[in-house]
Amino acid sequence: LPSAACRERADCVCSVGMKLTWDINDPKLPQDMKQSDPFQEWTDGYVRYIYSDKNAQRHLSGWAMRNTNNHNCQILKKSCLGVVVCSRGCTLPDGSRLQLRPAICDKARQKQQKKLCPSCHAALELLPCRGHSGYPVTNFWRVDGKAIFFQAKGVHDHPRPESKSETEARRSSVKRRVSSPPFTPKRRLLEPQVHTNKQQQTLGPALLSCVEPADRISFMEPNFPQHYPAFQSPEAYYNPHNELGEAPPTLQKPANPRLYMSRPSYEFQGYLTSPSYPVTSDLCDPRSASYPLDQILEGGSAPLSSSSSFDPQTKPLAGWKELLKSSTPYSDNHHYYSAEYPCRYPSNPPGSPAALQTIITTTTKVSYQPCPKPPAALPSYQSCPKPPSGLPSYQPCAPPKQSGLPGCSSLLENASPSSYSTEVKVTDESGGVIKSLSFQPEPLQTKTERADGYDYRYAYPNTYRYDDY
DNA sequence: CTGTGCGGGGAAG
DNA sequence: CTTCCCCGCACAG
Repeated sequence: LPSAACRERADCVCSVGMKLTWDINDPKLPQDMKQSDPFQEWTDGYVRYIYSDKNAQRHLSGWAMRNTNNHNCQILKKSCLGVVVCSRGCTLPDGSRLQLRPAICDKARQKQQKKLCPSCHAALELLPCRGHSGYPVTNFWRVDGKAIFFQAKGVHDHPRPESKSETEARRSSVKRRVSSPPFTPKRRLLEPQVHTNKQQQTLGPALLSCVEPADRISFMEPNFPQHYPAFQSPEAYYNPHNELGEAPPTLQKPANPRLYMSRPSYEFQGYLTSPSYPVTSDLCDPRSASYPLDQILEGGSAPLSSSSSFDPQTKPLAGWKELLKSSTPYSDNHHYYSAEYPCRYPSNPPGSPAALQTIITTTTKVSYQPCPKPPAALPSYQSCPKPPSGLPSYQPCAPPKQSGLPGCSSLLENASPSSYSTEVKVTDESGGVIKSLSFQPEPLQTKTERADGYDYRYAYPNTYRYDDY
């Protein structure tokens, strides 16, 4: 079974998924999950979860993730599209910034990019994600039994786009308003796009990357944004588990300048588009401007109140707003591409230990069994073709697995329990975790590598503090 | 129309 | 060989 690599991952302490040592590519994944992680809409960093949630079945994510063919029918791979922003980085009327969700469909995205900023009419710009060694952050989904294994690789180096639910909400609310167009519909949005040069990437000294899984802190925020509607329970967004298991790395291959630049004065406010975030560490967390867009985009001008799909709590805090305004986030163009964007997520909360963590993570190496097209040397039940049924299932493909694990209630044992570190006390949903999050038990840990040569050492300086504001 | 997933296939290492 | 990406397809909402 999973061996060396597995053991090396044993020290993960956090989510249910993390406490078990597995990699999405393992021939056999932990079975008989007694518990699963609450669904994470905004995963970030090198994390793993085991879900049993509906949202997970749909492979949802707050980030705009598109399907990527990895020629592996067992593992669904998705890569991040980044975020669409105003090329001028203008400020919306409410002080937030435009952070649109890139359309997943290629065609739709192209269309989308031809539109202009609803606020300043500048061109829109797609900020690609390069959080994983210069490539987009990737998410992997694999269904095994009842459990849905999720693994993410890379740290988003861009602000969050609108969540899917926000986007949908906006769309529908726009539709509802079509009949009564308040004022100047911006049909000019359809004018040809002026291309901006997105290539300017400032290179600089490769420094630490204070990349931090956003979720790690996001669960602390009192007023989580208005993503709920589409989902069942808000709690699901409060990640009780530590995602540090596989820490966001300082990549060795400086493929992504944005990630490596040091930036003393990170103006996180620039990304904090939703003024509704009180003073929590989440300030560091780029957010999407939801209701503002609702009003601005698509020619809408409905009063905030009409925006039924949004959470009332989202009203801006006056003072906070001012703060944001006063901070001239992007002075110019393309800030996203410059050195200012390295440490998007400010880091560990004060007191955070993880001063320096060297952790190994696997890359997107999905050298799992490619789906044998023809019924290769596999038993009959191993046909790759997915079941006609709705939800995706990567089941029976490569490794002959116990095909009839009905309730997935039997196998942790089969899977050589010894190889899994079970020691982690899984902090419970709400409270306890916070602590385990902010204070990673292992201040300095060094994992050793995987034999595959894909190990990356990641420095984890907790240099960044955001108490300056 | 858009999101989603599949799978072919090319480019690059 | 692997991993990345693009593309078109089919299907669903």
